Amino acid sequence: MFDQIIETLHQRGFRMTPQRLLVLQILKDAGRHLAPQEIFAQAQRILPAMTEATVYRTLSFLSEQGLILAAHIGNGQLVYEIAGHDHHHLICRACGATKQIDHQFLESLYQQFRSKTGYQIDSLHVTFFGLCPDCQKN
Amino acid sequence: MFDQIIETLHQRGFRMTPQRLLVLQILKDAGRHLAPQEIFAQAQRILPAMTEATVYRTLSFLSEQGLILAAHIGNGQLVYEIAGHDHHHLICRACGATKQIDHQFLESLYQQFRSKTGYQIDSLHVTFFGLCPDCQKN
DNA sequence: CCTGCTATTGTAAGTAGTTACAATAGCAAA
DNA sequence: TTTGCTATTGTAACTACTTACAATAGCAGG
Ligand SMILES: [Mn+2]
Ligand SMILES: [Mn+2]
Ligand SMILES: [Zn+2]
Ligand SMILES: [Zn+2]
Repeated sequence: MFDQIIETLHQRGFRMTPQRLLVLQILKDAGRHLAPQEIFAQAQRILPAMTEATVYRTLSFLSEQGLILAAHIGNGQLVYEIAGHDHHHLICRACGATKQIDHQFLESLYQQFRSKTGYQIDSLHVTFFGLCPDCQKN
Repeated sequence: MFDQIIETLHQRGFRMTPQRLLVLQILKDAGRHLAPQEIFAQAQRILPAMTEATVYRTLSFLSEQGLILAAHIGNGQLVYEIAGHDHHHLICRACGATKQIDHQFLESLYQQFRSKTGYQIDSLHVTFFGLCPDCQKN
């Protein structure tokens, strides 16, 4: 199932563990943004010995490795989801409604950054805030 | 000094307090991103009774009112700065070097969001991550 | 100036997230 | 299979941030 991911980790000098596999599985099954506490709750049912510290460390690690994506969605907490489908989010400050934006929309912007500053930007999960059409009326 | 800001708060039904004024003053004098703990340390020297809770609440409040800007700069914590000069940040994942980008660069993107989704985006302090020119070589 | 309403604060307890360290367990190589 | 190295985990203590509630203090109106 995650053979390719395991291979990648080994090449980079890291190890696959039941804890990491479980977090990946939970995020894959969920197919949506999950908060660390939700992930911890689900994980504990399957690996009762797994601790919160490990969940947080695992999420940071998988995120650094580009295997999962983190997002700040306004309430102050981070949420995570499995990587693979490159997109960004528009969130309404007033009602919280969210919209996905394909990464394609940002590519020419990133290219501008590149030619203007030399920076090669690779943020694949940016959150933008504003007002949705409904909330603009009120 | 902050007469215009006080006026704005009153119009919106809020009050100016010594604590809010002090946080604004600290951020204005600093002229750079400050973490809540740095602000708290400075504030306490001038208003010893002021607590951490008030610092956090004040930062959230001023940020909601658009008087200061918050930014996630990668270490996981938020930092704040006085509002006024609309910009975004490019940060190198490898060495932490940062570059400012004028908001102008994002305006046509926000206009695209508008016509594509109806969302009126107003994020004025977005952080993008990637590799700086030096780190791309290594 | 006073007065009264209520937004804001300090307090104190709670939740979320991080870290140092010693024990454990992947996995590469023999 | 066995072994040894060291990446990773659990533990427990710590730091960062949030919240409910009662006391305080801006400020609008008289
Ligand atoms: Mn997403
Ligand atoms: Mn900034
Ligand atoms: Zn809305
Ligand atoms: Zn760099």
